[in-house]
Amino acid sequence: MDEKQWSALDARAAILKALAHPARIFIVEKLKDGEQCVNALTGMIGLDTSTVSKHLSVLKNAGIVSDRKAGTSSYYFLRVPCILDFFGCVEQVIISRADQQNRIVLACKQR
Amino acid sequence: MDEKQWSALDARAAILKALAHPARIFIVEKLKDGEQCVNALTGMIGLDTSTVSKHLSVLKNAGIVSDRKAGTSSYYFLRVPCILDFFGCVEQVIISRADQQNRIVLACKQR
DNA sequence: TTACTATTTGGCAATATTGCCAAATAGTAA
DNA sequence: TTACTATTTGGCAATATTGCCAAATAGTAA
Repeated sequence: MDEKQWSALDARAAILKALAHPARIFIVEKLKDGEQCVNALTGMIGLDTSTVSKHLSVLKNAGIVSDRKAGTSSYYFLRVPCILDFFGCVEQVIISRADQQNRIVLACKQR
Repeated sequence: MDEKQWSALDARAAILKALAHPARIFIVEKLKDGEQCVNALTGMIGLDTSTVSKHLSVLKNAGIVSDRKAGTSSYYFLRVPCILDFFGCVEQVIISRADQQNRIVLACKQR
């Protein structure tokens, strides 16, 4: 695989990496219903404000969210809402894995 | 946020994390066209066989792929093909980010 | 058994991520 | 100016990820 192919894959991986954290998934799902400021998100998540701010900057650098300053607050909003479509498929993975587990358990019991 | 909500988010994050690596994205896209054995994938990717094997086990533990043994080979295949839908949206993020960059450059030039 | 191929696992060093505290920055209002 | 609120940034320790080499495992065939 050549350099060019790797950097295209790196660019995609960077975006998925930005999403691959529980707090950031929470934020993205919360922004589905509209913009939120850092303080409001911090209250919901229960991590330090600075930690939430850093998570938001990870999402921003990835291009998933943008922010709008108003007074002393920053309001973050989803830039590319199709990101929300991911979670349905993620649930499918979880369900399909649970099904497999159940089949294994059943096979054991039937012996 | 309570424990239960966190573990639901952790479960989702684990699946996105499994996808968030260039070599694993390559593998998932390659498996779109059908199962592949470790050796064939190693040849395409250019990493050590043991590294590719570990990447495959990450995808397998996440529930994204499964494997089928035949002789001394293991053939891996996609378990939940909706994962492939992610990449279209990931491209949208990349395009939307590029558009934003262009607008910034244009705004500078017009001064 | 031996020789061969394919894959997986153990271990480890290099690197990246996370979350906190403390401090810095910036806007508002008196 | 000072006091206040909201957010971001720097730094650091704890933890997780990655990729290699070497060794282990397992199937096939003589």
